[in-house]
Amino acid sequence: MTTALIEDLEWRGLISQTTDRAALLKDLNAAPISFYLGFDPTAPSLHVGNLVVLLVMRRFQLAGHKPIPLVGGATGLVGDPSGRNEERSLNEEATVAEWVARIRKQLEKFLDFGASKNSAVLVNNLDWTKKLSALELLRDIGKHFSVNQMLSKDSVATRLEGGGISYTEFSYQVLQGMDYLELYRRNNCTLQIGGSDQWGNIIAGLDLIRKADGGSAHALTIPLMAKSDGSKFGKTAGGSVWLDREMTSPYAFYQFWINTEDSDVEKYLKVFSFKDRAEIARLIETVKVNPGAREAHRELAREITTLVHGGEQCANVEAASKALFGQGELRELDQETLAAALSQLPNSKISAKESYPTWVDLICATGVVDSKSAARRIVKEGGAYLNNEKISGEDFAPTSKDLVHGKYLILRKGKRDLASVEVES
RNA sequence: GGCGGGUUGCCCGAGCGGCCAAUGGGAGGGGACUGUAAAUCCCCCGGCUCUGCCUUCGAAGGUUCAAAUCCUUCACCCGCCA
Repeated sequence: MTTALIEDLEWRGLISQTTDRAALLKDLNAAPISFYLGFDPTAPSLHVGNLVVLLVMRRFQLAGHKPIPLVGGATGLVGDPSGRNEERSLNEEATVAEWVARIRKQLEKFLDFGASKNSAVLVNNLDWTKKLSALELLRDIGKHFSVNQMLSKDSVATRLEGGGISYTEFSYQVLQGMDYLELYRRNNCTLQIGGSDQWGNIIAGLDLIRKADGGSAHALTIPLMAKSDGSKFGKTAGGSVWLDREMTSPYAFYQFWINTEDSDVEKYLKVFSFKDRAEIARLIETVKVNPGAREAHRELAREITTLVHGGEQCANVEAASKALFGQGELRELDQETLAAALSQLPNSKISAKESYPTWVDLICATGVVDSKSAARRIVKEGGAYLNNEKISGEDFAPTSKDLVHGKYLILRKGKRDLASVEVES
């Protein structure tokens, strides 16, 4: 069954490198193993980029293996030089601790912590790093690390070329190596997975396990997600797409997926969806046959939004998207449907008066546009809409006649950026 | 420790006393075409109480009628030498 897991991962394009594939397969097939994946708290929330590896972890658990998600309470204080050409600025301890707590909560949504045999176990590397003395680190761990080898690691070598690297970040691989050793010892963890940029750090752990304990373990890395046009995955104009609903609303989250480019849909379905091969093949076929229907996009958006925000929330944003992007008249939507849809959008409230603020002021208040200059520009360029009708003139202000169902104003910027204003009487 | 080079708007990168809110590219935004897709073409892209005013060119001072551009000090980075 595990051979099937690895083959499935390969089919989905989720394997970048592994240590000896035959040995890995042998161990995976012999018995369920414990494996770990680390997340460093560099922000208050995980984002869609983290979802790639997180879902691989889930796939392993579904195949019967025991996941050990690790939050980097310690490594997060130090900073991983991988993939960076500049030194990170250090975050406050209290901040990192808070992020650890928040990320921990998020992880619980994706893994089964109550399974009978292979329940996930959450660990924090601060637990075994905090009490470690500098001397212990240098004598017990440091002795096993060759600076020559450490210098040859990509993450370090790149930084020696430009940017420079502090002793702090240089030591990162030692900490991560220690994590693997620690989990190998206490949880019999014999596999670490991670993004392909983590290869060097993972190998540091393997080496340490071999030198310190004479043991052997495995490594598996996952390709970094890239879009077909080469741009970075998971970013929108507003920044990263977060899993936290306060940071990226479920509506915006759903919209992110539904707007996937056709050329990326196949890849995303394979990476993010748990549908089987036949179903994915069918959906890909629909993209070819009837791209305008966007069935694959909808399925993709629905599955992932459901996973991250739950079925109920997903149904809400799906309905909202349908209502707002349908070809029908907004005024023809019944009030309940409209109110539900608008509640998913960025919004602001104003109180009823004889005169209303201008479109420019209203859209700024919703936060959809950064500045009044930008808002005016949009009006001038013909991208400003009220209730789906184009407005003109920077001074345009709605009147009470424009209220839909007597209390709503629907603002639109460009083709698909919507916001609502509720007028309270 | 010495010598030299660097720090420019979201990013890269020109500018090197006035014509500079600052060339160019990328990212981003709007429009046309579409399918809430891509490609393509056109336009925009510091802010505001917008024919003007305000804040930006690592930080703080100074010279000048006038500085991103000159001087001084400080911080950080990069090279070479010790």
